[in-house]
Amino acid sequence: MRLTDDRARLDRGGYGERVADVLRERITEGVFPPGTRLSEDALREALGVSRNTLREAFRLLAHEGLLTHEFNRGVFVRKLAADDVRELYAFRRIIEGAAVLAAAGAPPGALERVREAVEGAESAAGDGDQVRVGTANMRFHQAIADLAGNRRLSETVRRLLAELRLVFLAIPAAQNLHQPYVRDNRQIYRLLAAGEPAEAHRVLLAYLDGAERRLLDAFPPHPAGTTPAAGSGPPALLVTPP
Amino acid sequence: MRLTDDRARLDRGGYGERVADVLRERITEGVFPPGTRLSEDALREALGVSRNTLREAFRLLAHEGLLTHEFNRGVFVRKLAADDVRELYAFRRIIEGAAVLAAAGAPPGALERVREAVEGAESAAGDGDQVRVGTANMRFHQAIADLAGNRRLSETVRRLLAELRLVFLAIPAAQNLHQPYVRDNRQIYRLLAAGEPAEAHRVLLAYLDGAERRLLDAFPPHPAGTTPAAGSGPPALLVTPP
DNA sequence: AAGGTAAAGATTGTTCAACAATCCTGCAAT
DNA sequence: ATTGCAGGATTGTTGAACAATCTTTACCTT
Repeated sequence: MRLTDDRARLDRGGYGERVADVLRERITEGVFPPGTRLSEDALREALGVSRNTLREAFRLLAHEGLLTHEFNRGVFVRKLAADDVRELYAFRRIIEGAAVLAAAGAPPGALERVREAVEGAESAAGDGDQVRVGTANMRFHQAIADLAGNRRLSETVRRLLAELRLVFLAIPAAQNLHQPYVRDNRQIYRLLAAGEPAEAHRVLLAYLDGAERRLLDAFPPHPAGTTPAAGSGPPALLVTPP
Repeated sequence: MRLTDDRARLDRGGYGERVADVLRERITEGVFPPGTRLSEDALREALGVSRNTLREAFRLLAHEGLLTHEFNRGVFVRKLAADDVRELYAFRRIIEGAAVLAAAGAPPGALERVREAVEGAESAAGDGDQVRVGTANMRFHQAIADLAGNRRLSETVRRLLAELRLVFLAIPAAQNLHQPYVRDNRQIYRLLAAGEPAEAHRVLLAYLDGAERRLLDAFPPHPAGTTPAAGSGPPALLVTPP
């Protein structure tokens, strides 16, 4: 077995990261919707950890892009704008596309994990479980990225997908968005297994284009009164239209 | 003026990140060679900050990949292996290559920053200042990445280049490695300015291939037993005699 | 003398408490 | 309606304390 993986999982030190894991899960579950402020005191008591440990977890998640840290104001669940969606998909096209083209030299077992993700999505779709379809879809794309056999590339995609979950959370009824793509996933896998990475690349890019477009169409309208994320959008400081 | 940028600069919070900035600079300067253990107590006294704040900085740098955190043992300046070099360059080929191909839609001023980096490298080479050549070369590649107009892509490259500095630190007389590439930089810029991104892409990939090969050739042999660079540098800087 | 073992010391992991700095809220005054 | 100003609430940072773990030293056994 690959002991290095297990060791990496064990090594990663104590409470701080574990607290970050819990918070990450809760955020991607939608318990803390984008824009929510995460109170130190409330979370400290709820999780039963010290303030220092909690702040360590905050820093980690802020560095991952799931939280924004505003000085003397606290941390907030990040709120992404339409522009972020475009950026995320542009980056995904580059990275996932390259990973697919490099599938010929993929590490052993990597392609099987793609297949497993496809089958998981199909099974979930058969059960009508949209949430599971979504997570399986995420796993599919992570597996696609892993085909490159490049840890840094995989880690980057992991972060991009985590951010993308924030987008889904901001869109009501975003679960249905994953459903139509199960067939695309299957086709991409089939082409990869058949040794036709160029074709798989074409289908993947078409998939990403379509997914981005639908996501942008379903994007919530302008958040007039609220703060549109720190530093991303135009300031729109104090102007509150009646 | 673009107030959002200034605000982002002001926002970035207090001591923790500033301490991380200082440490990052010292590490990339070579004050702390790869493999060095960074003692909490010594650094706390040297920097005049609290242990908690220092640990926050450690976490940030560990997340950036400059430090490795071993539980109950402390943090160490990361030591990269030949495999990391291959991975870094494979990733750079993907990302920087895509950025060059997307140069047609680059944000205003981005191409000029490429030119500035080229001129900076040429000027430094004329003065025979190898260190400045190295930093200008880094700035060149960051500017290349910025052509894509994608903040996440730029941030990823920033991290890759920071890791790459660790490699240079581990190689004695690595400064000379940058020198031959000043001409390549100029040529890439010229092709970009002439509106021939495909040609620029070709030259960039050839550059990355050559740089990787030379770096691997100059790579130190197997670190068989212990850390060989532990006693070479001056790690005793922390002990401030009264 | 070689090797293992246990106590001692040093370093990190985590928590707690305190105070300073800053932000938010409500109310009074213009 | 806007400004100014207390008051309270929250975050920023520090310092100390104790537990957990690693490292070293000294000792004992063979």
